[in-house]
Amino acid sequence: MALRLLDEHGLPDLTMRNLADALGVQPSALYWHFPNKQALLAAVSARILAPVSEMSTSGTTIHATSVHDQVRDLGDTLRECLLTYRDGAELVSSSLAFGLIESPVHPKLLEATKDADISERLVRIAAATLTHYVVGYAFHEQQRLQADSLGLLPADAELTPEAAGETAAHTGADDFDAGIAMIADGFEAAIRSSSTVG
Amino acid sequence: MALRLLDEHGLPDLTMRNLADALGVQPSALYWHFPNKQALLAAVSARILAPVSEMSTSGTTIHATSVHDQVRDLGDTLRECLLTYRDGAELVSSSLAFGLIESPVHPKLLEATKDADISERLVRIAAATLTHYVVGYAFHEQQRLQADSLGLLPADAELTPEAAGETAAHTGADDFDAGIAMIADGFEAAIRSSSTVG
DNA sequence: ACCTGAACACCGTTCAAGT
DNA sequence: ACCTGAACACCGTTCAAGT
Repeated sequence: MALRLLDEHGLPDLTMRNLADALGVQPSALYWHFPNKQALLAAVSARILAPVSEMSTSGTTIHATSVHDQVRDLGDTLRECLLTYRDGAELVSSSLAFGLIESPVHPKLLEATKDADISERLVRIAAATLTHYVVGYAFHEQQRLQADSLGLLPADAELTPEAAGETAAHTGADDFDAGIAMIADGFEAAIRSSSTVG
Repeated sequence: MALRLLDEHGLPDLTMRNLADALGVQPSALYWHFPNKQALLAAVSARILAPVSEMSTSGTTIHATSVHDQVRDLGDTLRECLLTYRDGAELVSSSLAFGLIESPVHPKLLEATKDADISERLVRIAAATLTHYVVGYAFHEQQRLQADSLGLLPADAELTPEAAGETAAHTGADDFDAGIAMIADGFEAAIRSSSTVG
């Protein structure tokens, strides 16, 4: 029900009182099921991220996909999850930051790279970099999308007034992919230099 | 005054009412100076990020530092700013996401790379990647630091119970640097492949 | 085990009115 | 130009009491 309220009315309207109303119950009733609002929001965040946790880990298949592709798949799926529900990126961002949930990217990247000889530390760092990038990007992106859909012009567009030809629609998903590719390349470079040294 | 309240009592206590009290004024008085609370918080965020905007751009000096070092300097300085004030990372994260301020990393990285022959698109993507990574990392980090200082054990530590020897203090600033290095390497790889093609 | 009723201690924001 | 006073419409959370 919280997930439904979130998507229909947004995070600011996802209050304990509104949720209780939608469930036909008193607000205090929610506190038998959750210790506080943050815990409830963390549970909602986990649901939003479930598709990432349930991704098929292609690490053990016959034709092993490249590390680059694994990283890209993880990043794309994570971004999709965050954009599926209104304010999803904002909600997950804060749940992650407050340590109320773990990023599913880390265990997934461990699985996907367990055949290769890569230090766990490197995987942990790549997972953190990827998670922070995707969540931050999607948060910002979702905000712009929602501002657009309300007819407001995004504040970002006004800052380069002379670049009128490239304002709209081009600064979108391509940039996201390029950022993912940069992280994947950096990961591979780190793998190379560590296996060279070790 | 808002900056002082933030650092002394944290973001949840930085309310219009508390700020008005600290200024010896009625809450409604603040609405003559700022249209709403978000605008006020955006102004505070800009102050927190000021040291990044005021960094000396070493791009025009005689001995040009490497792109790798430029990225590292920017990332380190940004992280320092965010950790300087209590809840600084959280505040800046939301101001950035809502488009109420711009990341100072983008213009700085443009300055620093303007002598080299690097496409503006690549610089924009590297700046976005770096910003999202550093802000997300610092947000999470600051939360853990503050939980620690309150005597609470961070939730993250309990998830790998067998890894008792590596729990504390090692998963810290080194990992941050390694993430920055990964982004810098990915940036350089992208520069190489674009100048090869172009 | 699960929920109600009522209260406590707050919020951001508006707006007529003052000086 | 800058602020007060008072109100409006909300919040999250607690806790005795019910069934």
